[in-house]
Amino acid sequence: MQYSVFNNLNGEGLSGVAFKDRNRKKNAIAHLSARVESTIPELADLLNISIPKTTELITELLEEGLVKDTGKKTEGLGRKAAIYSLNPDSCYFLGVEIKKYKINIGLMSFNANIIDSALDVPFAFLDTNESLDAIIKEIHKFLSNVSVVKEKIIGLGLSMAGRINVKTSEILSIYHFGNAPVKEKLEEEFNLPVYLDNDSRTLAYGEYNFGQYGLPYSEKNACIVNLDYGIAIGIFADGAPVYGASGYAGEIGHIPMFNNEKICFCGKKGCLETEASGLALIDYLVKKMKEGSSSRLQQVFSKKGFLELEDILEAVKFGDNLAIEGVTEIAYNLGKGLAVAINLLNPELIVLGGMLSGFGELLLLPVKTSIMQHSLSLVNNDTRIALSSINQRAALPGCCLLVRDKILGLI
Amino acid sequence: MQYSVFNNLNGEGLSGVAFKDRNRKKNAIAHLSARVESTIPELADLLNISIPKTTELITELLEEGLVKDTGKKTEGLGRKAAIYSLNPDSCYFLGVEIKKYKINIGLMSFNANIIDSALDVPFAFLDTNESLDAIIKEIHKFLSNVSVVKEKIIGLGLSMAGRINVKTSEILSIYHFGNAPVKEKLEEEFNLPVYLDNDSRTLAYGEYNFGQYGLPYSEKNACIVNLDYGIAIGIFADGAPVYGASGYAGEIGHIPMFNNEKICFCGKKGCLETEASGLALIDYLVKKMKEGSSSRLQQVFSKKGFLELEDILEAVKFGDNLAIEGVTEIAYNLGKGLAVAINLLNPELIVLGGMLSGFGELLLLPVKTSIMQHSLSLVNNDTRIALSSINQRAALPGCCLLVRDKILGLI
DNA sequence: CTTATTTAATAAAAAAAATTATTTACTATT
DNA sequence: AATAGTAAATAATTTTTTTTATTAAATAAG
Repeated sequence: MQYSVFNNLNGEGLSGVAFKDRNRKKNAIAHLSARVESTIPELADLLNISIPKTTELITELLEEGLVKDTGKKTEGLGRKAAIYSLNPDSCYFLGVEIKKYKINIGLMSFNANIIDSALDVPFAFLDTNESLDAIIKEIHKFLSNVSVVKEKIIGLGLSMAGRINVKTSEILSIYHFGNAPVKEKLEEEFNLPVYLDNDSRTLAYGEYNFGQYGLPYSEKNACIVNLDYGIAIGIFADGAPVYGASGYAGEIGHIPMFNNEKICFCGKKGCLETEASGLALIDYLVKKMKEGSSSRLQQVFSKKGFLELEDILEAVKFGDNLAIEGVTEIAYNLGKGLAVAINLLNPELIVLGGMLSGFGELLLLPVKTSIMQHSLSLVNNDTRIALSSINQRAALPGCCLLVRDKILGLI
Repeated sequence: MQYSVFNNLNGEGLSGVAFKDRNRKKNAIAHLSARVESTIPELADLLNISIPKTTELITELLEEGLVKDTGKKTEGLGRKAAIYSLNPDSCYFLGVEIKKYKINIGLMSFNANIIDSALDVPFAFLDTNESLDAIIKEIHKFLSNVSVVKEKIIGLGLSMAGRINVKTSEILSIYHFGNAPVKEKLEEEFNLPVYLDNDSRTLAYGEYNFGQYGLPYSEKNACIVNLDYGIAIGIFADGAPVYGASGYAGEIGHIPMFNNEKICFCGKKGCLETEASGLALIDYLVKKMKEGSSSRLQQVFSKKGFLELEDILEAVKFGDNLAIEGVTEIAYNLGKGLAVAINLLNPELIVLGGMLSGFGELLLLPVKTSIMQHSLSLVNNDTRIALSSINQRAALPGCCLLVRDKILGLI
């Protein structure tokens, strides 16, 4: 890292004024990243320092190249203030989203724009060292095609399914690389600080920060649902992501909710995931078809021998009755699960994200109904239930932004 | 309020240096209240200001009377630093805990000690204005017996069961005073800022801050269970209490968990509370006795016509088999509910508090077993499950401390 | 029992930051 | 077009704060 603000993140050795200046610069950057752009009088106000001092700090950030003069204010009386923004080209953050059969790689500029990406790169996520090497190879390939100066990339984020201990950076789920210390290996390979996080949290962070036409939601207490083959949520309390002791918070998929005999992937039975997830939806449809229900999915199923969520999304588009019935069923159960989150967390906002949010209103309406049935109106009245419009595409920007915000010390 | 730090809590009108000084004093007090006592070099370090400036601030706080010189450091080489603490006698916080048949009133000193209290004052909590007047009368009575200068009392907290909107200070549960604006009435009556909060949160705040032999727990992510006739939890994320949108967070009692037909107080069925609470315990025992199970509780029941939790606590002390069976049953269900909290929040600590924690190990062990059965070992290994040693006695100090910390701006 | 060492507290000097005043830039009004 | 009014940026001044130096208070070691 070439920038003074990012050097020496905890300020070791710096004393007194130098330490304070570094912090004030970090705060200025934090404000700029949250409000996109700002003037010196505004920043002076926000940082509680005088205008000459703010001018000095901004001038230094300008000289370092982290901040950019982007014009003048237009409204209001009097002399127009100069507007400063983060310089998009000053540094970049790399994010890698690892999925079962593909990886997505993205590069985010300092002002939180994805400027380059490689999506749906075919890849086999296996528990082998070769699999990790394949990821490394793909990242190198991506980097060789990237136009920005490599030294400006100052962090790497990895998003993957399963439980990831954010304290120790251990990957503990069924997906891990034969106990290889992934973080260390990648840090050595790319000479960058590496941050691991859970796929649902990266999705949630992306949705929370870019879900409103690219802008953040204003609600400070929110749950973002990642509805995919499994189900998990990302929790925000007072605007900050909730990690819990080790980063396992949000595993709503494995709360004991149903009195069924279905054994979940986690080994327990009765998990929410067994009745309210993509897998549950597939199980439901297959069972119904075997019982004789007719559906356009029968063709697909007999051809492939299995169903994928994409098939069901497609079937619903064509108005397939059984598929619609299945989604309604799953949605109802999901609502029951979300009622739990509402009772426990009293959120202002729940966003339905992940692949299954592609079902749109078909998913949303029974979820809302079910929530009303399963939680107090007094409490659920507080909660706005919304559909994600960026679905699973939130994860990659979320992953990159998490890296940026961890480096900036915002979270 | 006579102290400059508390005057003008948001610093309106204060500009520049005065505003900063006020904030730095508040921070110094926050540090002192968290660490109990500190030296000037320590404070300078914590506040990131120079020693002469720290000396200046402390001198002013000393002159104002908020801080006290309490001796010298003993260990270490060199000249011994003077130790400063909050001056217990500088200001006080009044807390009132309203229960069904009694109220508890307490007065807390600046350094978080209850210095005076009136416990178990008989009182009928009805939905009438007379009921509110009775509370006011009792507070006046308490105050007239209190030895401290009345002007030094700078805040009043009210703790009561049910849902309390902390944003609007509305009391929305079945217990409210005929829509009387309780907060405004009390503020006028006592000329003090009044803070309302839910009984489970005050209990949790007390337990969290005084539960370890009077000291705070070190775990930053915790759930404190209030196990009484109903059940709720207080959630701490990153050391701070979680309120949610309106302060309704923690209502674990009403999560839909069971497939039973028991109608809960809230109107829904299948709530955790119908199978894991004091009421559920009583229902269970009464049902069993009606079915013919023998128990020493039969006497009490036929005499009074109903059971109270105190009776069951007593019966368990005498080794009553049915009571023990009932507690085990309830504990098992509670564990299932807590598994939900563990999955969602990944806490480092769960404390079983409230009246039923008086069952001790009899409660704790089946709860632990049940948690193991209903959550992933990977996640529940993170979680220490402990019994409260102060039970429901945590609520009054918690209520007072909440007032103090809200006034100090710590939460 | 000195003396060296360590740390705290205070004093003096230097630097940093906030105020205040001035200049610049722009708008609205006459 | 000139002028009054508003707000930003800069310059000058003053105040605040830090830094450095000095003194004070304590312990450990010779």
